[in-house]
Amino acid sequence: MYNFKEVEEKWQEKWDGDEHFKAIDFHPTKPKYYVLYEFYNVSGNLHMGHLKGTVPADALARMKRLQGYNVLFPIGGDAFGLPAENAALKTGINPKDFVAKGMKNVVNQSKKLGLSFDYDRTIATSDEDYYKWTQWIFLQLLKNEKAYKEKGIVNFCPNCKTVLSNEDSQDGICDRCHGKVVQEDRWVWYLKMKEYAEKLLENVDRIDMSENLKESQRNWIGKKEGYEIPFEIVDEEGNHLGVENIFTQEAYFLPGAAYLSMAPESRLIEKWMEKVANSDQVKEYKKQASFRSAMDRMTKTKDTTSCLVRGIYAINPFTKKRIPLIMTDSILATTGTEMGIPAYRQKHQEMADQYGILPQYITAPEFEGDAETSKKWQQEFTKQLIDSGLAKKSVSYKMQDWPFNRQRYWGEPFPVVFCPECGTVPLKEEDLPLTLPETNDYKPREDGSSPLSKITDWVNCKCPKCGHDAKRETDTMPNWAGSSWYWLRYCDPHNPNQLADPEKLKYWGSVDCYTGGTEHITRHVLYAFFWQNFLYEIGAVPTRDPFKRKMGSGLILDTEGKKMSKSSTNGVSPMEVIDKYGCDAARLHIHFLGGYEDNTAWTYNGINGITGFLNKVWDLQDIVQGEEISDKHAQALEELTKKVTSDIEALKLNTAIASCMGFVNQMKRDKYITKEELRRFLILLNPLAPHITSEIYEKTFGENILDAEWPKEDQKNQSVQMTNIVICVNNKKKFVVPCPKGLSKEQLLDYLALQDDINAFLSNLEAQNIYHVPDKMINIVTKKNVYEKK
RNA sequence: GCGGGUAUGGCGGAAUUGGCAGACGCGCUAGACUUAGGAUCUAGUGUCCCAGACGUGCAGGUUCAACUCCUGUUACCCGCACCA
Repeated sequence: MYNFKEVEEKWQEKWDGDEHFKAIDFHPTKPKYYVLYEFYNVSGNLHMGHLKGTVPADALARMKRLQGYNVLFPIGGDAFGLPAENAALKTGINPKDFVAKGMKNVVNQSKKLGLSFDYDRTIATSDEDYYKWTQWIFLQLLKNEKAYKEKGIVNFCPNCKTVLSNEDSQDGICDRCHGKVVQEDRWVWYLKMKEYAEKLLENVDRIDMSENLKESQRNWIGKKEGYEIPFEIVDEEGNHLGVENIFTQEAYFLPGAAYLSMAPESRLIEKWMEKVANSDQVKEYKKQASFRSAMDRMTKTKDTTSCLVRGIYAINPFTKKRIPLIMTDSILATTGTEMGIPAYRQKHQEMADQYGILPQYITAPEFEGDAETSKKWQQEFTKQLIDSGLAKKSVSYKMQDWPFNRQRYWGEPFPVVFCPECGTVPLKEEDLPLTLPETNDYKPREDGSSPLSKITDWVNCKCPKCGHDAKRETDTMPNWAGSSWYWLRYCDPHNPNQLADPEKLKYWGSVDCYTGGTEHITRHVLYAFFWQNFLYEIGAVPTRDPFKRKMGSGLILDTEGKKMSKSSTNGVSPMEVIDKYGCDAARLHIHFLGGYEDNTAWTYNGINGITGFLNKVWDLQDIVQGEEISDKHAQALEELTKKVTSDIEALKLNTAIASCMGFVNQMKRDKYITKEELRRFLILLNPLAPHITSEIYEKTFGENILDAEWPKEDQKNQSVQMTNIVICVNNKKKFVVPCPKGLSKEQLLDYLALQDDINAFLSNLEAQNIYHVPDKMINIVTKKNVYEKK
């Protein structure tokens, strides 16, 4: 009987610090392979999702090593940011200590999952010698004008001391504490991500990833092709105030534009507020609208509100008529200004009626014509508008620039000071890292400013440019910052002089397979594309693509079909499963439940099938007979090799496990397995169930399985290969006959003619047509006109 | 609303990409060994009017051949609706 506790402990101890798992920079002979699993969140224990997400990556890394690759398979922790800080606040432990402890914990748990990471390269985003380079990247962004600071209005809850989204502050009430929300002016650091929209779309096209994930990313970027039309803005007296560009996909409606509608957040109105006749009303409207969630504004269109802005107007560039401006919460801040065409849009008409705005009709007979004529006119008229300079082709993106600061303690400090003489001044690169000062008072402040602003020793500094008294930026970077480049650092994790040695970056190249959850597919992965593009353009990294392939791990659901997480009460811990059934069993069971990208409901049901299988594998030792591969098993072994190799490559562990089960069943039926058969089988199963296979291998062959070589398909070994040919008549199966492989249609028919019973059957048929699929089937069509159509 | 994905036995899920539908496992049924069985072994297990026919959400189509391709349709899941 297999004692998993003893065996697994033995091997995990052996693997701790094992050289086999270490990636070697510039290996002289082996080709490289880079498998990446996403950062651990360092705020708790590993959960079932990690068991599902990491094991296939581990299996891939283990197989690649056996195949003779120099594998880089690292792990690290996303240690900065809210999750760690909140957990620290809750437990009262300093975030730094909390993170140090947390990292140790998740690393230990990883080892209990049998994960073969190169632990020497483990990094955490809150390590000083790591975030030094996060800060360095920010300096490059600033230097290359990809970072800027701008004022914006946010919802702020004085009680919770946090900035709230509209979602969390419906009707001006904080979602968490039900206190009143206030509107605050804030400086926001933005990164010019929008500028990279096209490049990100190219990254999306190039990466090997499932279509629905690609669509998620494309939706997020939200590219729309249309036209931009500038409208002049004037005051009551007709003085020119500026120009408002509207975006539309139907430029030909321009003559019908009877008003412009804009989001309550409109910057235009904000800018010209002193010209607005009803500014009190407008300001109040803006405030009310800001408390409605975007979801609410989009879906509950019946509740749409609006406010006519008096005192400033737009000029329709085609009709030259003065038209009013309307704020409405049916338009979202990111949508931009739209033209209202009440003559042709029901919703617009309702809006116009409210304010007594007359519809403007388009006076072109073709426009009213049949669909084809109308469409032709639309195209021609749009062209005219472009030719006359009234409209121009334009592209709009939903994705906005990336707001890059948080009023929190636990994050990367910005390497920037504010000097009354020189303005915003970046620190010198040689002065990095700008370390996060230690404090016990890291709770968010009453007024929502960063806790760092209280540490006056740290805040007050000298301007690096002129030496004048200056102040540091007291906001910190978001937790997405550190995770936007970490795969690069793994290539050279301890380099004190560069974010990574360019030669090492070149050697390891793009990540061959990036695994992890799909919840980060829009944000994290797009940030990753953004930063790598930027770093590539400034020559800091040799490739534009961070990842060649991305596999999104499905979720583990609980019995009610909800996402299983550490917070859910019925969440089962992987450690609990390992304790009861063993690590190999836990690894196999969870992946036998479903494919890598599928959501799977956790259940213990069926785990006895897995432990039964492992016991059968163990018992193979009792039926070893003979040395070389036997003729009887040659083909099964050959097929298993092919199947397992391609399945692990594709991260389809469920079918790899199934075929291993099938193979073991056959060995049991035949009551023997030869030494060489067992050797190959153990190597094939090793990436999936590393402990038991290591033990049997050592016991039987006296060697470490990690030194073994992955079996290759070996045609020479087989004298004759047989295959089952299905014989159909009119597409109905009649016989299944074992035949040699590789026969042509004629050879096959000759071969069948040698078999009396089949020959007797076939010779009675009047074949009209014979279809042959090599090595698979033959279909004899006898009847005429069976499928004849009328 | 827009876009993407999925739909196969009692259950989880296979199907080499157009070629034996239901691999593998659970569960279930019967039997063996047992004081016992939540252990092990053996056999069976898509449905039905069972020498046959029908079966991959539903309705059509293409093909010698369709889970697979095309058209339409329904249900569910995911993304977008500034938590960036």
